[in-house]
Amino acid sequence: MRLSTKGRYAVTAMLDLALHGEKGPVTLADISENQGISLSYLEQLFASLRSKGLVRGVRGPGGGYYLGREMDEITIANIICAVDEWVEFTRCQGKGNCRGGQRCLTHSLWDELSEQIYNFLEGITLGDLVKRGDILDVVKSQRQDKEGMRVVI
Amino acid sequence: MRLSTKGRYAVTAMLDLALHGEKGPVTLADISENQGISLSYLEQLFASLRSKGLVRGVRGPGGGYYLGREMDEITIANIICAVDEWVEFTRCQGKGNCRGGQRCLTHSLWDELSEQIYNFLEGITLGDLVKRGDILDVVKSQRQDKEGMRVVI
DNA sequence: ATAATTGTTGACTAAAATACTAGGTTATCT
DNA sequence: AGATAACCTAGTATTTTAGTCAACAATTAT
Repeated sequence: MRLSTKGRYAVTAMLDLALHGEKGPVTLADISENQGISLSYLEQLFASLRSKGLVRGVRGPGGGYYLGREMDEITIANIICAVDEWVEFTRCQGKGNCRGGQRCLTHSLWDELSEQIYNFLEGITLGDLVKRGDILDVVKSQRQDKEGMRVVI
Repeated sequence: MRLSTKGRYAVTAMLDLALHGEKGPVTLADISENQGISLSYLEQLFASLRSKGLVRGVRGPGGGYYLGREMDEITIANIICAVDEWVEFTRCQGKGNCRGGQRCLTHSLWDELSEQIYNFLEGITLGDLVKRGDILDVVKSQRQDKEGMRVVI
C-alpha cells in the first residue's frame, strides 16, 4: 500500500469540497489558493477522483466540483485508492519458491497488517472528519483540557 | 506521513527477525534471500533501524542481527518512523495566511486523521503480528470457517 | 452569437525519493 | 591468518512526485 503526500493532497482537497460544497460547486482555483496546491496538479488528482465517481464536475462559469456522493458515503480509503495505487505485490505469486513456508508467513503477516490499515481507513468517512472538526471547534471554544480534545474513533 | 514500500520492507525484515531470531542472530544475507530484497538496500535500512535501537548487530562469523528490544516493545510505528521520515509540513507555520480559518480547519482535520493512523500503528507490535500468525496457522490447520480467520485487533 | 469561465485531456519537465550497485573498512570467530 | 558478516560511503538508474504548458470542450452570462 502507498500513503504519501499525494493521498494527503487528495484528502485535503476533498475535505475542502465537503466543507464548502454546500453553497454550490467549488472551483479548483479556490482549492488551489486555499490549500496551496498547484492548480494543474489538482486537475490531475481530480481526473482520478472523477473517474472513480468521487467528485462530479460542472463546466462553464459558476461551475466547479461537487462531491460525487454524500460525504458519509466517501471513505478515506476510497480517496487514497483513487489517486494512490494500492499495490499488492509482496504475496508470493504461487511460484512455490517459499522455503519452509517462512516467506509465506511473513508475507501473510504483512498482508494482514496491510488489511488492518485498509479497514481502518475504510472506517473513516469525510462526514466523520467534518463532524469531528465541528466538535473540535466547540471544544476549543469551551477551553476544555487537552485530554478532552483528543477525539477517539 | 509516508507509508510506502520502504516501510513495508523494513516491517517485513523485522518480522523475519522476530520469527527466526530465537536460534541466534539472523544475517542480512538470509533476509535478502528469504524476502527478495537487495542486500545493500537492507544494509541501508538496518543502519536506520540500528540508530534507533530497534536492532542490534553482531559482527564477525556467526554474527547477524537481533531485535534491539522484546518484540512486544517494538511497534509498527517505531519501524516506519525509523526508515520513513514522518513529515508534518502541512500545518500552517503561523504565518497568519489562513483566510477565515478555513485552511486551518482542513489542515487540523488532516492532522487529526494523521494522528489517528499513527496511534493505530503505534498500537500494533511485532509480537502481536507473530502471535496472530501462530493463531492464523492453528486456525488454518483446524479448517475453521473464513470468518474465524479474520483476526480483529 | 460571442466572450468568459471552467472542466478535460495530454504531453512534457525538474526535482526528489526509491531501490539498487560497487567498493571499501572494521570487528570477530575458527 | 583468514573467513565472515556487520558497517560505511559514494554513486546511479528508475520511478514517483509535483508541477508547467497548451490545446480543447462545454456551459453560462452578456
